[in-house]
Amino acid sequence: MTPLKSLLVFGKICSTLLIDSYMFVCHVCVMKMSNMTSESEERINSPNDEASSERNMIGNGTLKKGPWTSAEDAILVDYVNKNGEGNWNAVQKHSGLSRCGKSCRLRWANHLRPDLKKGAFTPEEERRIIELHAKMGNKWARMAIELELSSMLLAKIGMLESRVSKLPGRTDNEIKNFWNTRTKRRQRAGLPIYPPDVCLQTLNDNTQSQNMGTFPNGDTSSSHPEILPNNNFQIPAVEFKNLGLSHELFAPSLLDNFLDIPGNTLLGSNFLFPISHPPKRIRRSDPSYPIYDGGLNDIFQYEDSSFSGSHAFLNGNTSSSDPISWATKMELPSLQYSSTQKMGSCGAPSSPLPSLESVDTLIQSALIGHQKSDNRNSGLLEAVLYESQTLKTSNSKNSNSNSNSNDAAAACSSDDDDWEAYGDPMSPLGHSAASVFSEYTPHTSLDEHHDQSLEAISVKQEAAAAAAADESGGQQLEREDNDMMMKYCRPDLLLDSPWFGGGGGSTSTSNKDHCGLLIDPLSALFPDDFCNVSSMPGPSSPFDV
DNA sequence: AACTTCTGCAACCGCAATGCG
DNA sequence: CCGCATTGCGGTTGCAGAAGT
Repeated sequence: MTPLKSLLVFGKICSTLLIDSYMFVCHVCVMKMSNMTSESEERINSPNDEASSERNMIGNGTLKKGPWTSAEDAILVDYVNKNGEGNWNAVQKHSGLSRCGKSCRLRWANHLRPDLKKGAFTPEEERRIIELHAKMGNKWARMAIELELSSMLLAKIGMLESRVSKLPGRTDNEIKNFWNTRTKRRQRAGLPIYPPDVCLQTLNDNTQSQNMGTFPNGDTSSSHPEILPNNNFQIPAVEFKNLGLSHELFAPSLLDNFLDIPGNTLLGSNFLFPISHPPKRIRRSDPSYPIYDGGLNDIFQYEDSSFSGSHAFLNGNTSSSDPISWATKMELPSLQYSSTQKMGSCGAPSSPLPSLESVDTLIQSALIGHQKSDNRNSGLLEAVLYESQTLKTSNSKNSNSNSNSNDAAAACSSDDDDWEAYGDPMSPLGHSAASVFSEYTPHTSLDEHHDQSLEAISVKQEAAAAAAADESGGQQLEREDNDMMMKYCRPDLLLDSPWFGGGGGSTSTSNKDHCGLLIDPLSALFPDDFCNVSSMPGPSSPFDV
């Protein structure tokens, strides 16, 4: 062992001992404090906390409110390490902590959990949050879960080694605070809450959904109004008239409040037409929504659970991700978009979201286009699932369809070369994505309005970018990275990447190994689909290159 | 330096869903 | 089925520090 290694090991041992000692001392201090026998030690740690602790005592004086002290934290951490999470009301009984169970749970979840990421949000995280909020509204807990799940999936399939960074451990409270702060800030600056590109994504998605007679979430049960962004990102009253709606549909005050918000640029279709009232919460016990507790494999252990052939944990089809639920509560509107990258490749301001969510949403549109109106959002898994199903029918499709699709995609793309390069007709996903374009790209009067909106929004975007210095960094970054991230936003490119056995059509065995990264858990989840896919002969199989 | 205002964050509260006897 | 306990979510509030005057 080299001296350097020895030093490192020694340092690690010392730090461990120090932490343990500190924990023990803190524990002792708080035990004393809780018995009201001595307060001196606690004052050393946090004099201000102790000064306010008495006035924060509630009830019979055994429960404390207000900021947590480091000693209390230590007790709680110690307790959870020994007993695990849950049964929070027992914490007070067994640890001597003068906090109610609710407070303990909150403190643990928001501050003491070891897998938390603290610090300022990165631009990428901000993008993800904006996108998620546009998608699902004020569903902070679900947003936090989606952030974490997507990062885990990326890790699993190896994309972490690419440009996509991990987004671990943000709490719902953190996301909520971030969003509220950001909203206030943008309101003050007179900026739209949602970036124009997100609006455009929603517009495009809704347009496509209309053409398909479906909502972005796949609902086909009711008609819905045209959702078009306004140039100045305000909701004009005329929209309500055009929609055949009256203000009486809404409580006037609520509507006024809603319209007062500068960033309320769009009315998601579901916002106006609530369809269902899904369960509000996701429980740990819900088999369709597993909670990650440390290992990625935990995601995939639900193969035996009740979400047959689905991956509800990713898309949250259980419920509240369905934007309708929040819409009925008149929360800030999400934009209900789902197909992000199509817009980006159609020359409109492209999506700034080089994330799994982007993959997600693009595939989702494909799913919709293929009558996958099962009210699910999409995820990477669904992307592959969808592709597998596409493959099953690929033989029945004529080659003309392929060429047309690719032509349409190429004509639509703002990056023709890239599209041509990745739109390999032999690439099933290239075919699929292109098919989506050709089959479902709207050719209605909406196009005209769409183009006008794009132009107007483009101007607005520039003005907003100039005015919003605080946002400019992120948006600029988004534009700069867009090309580079394109391949990670498009499933065809993604699946064509080495991680999915593509790599420009090379036929190395390592590609198969990479494929295994994804196929293994997926085949465990959906044995039928993946047996079929993997057993398909010839180059039409996405993983048999 | 003192005071006021602003901002962001941590924590609380109310409510609803779920678990369980 | 009912009622109680527990858990979790989303909205709101209060406080501490930063920024401005």
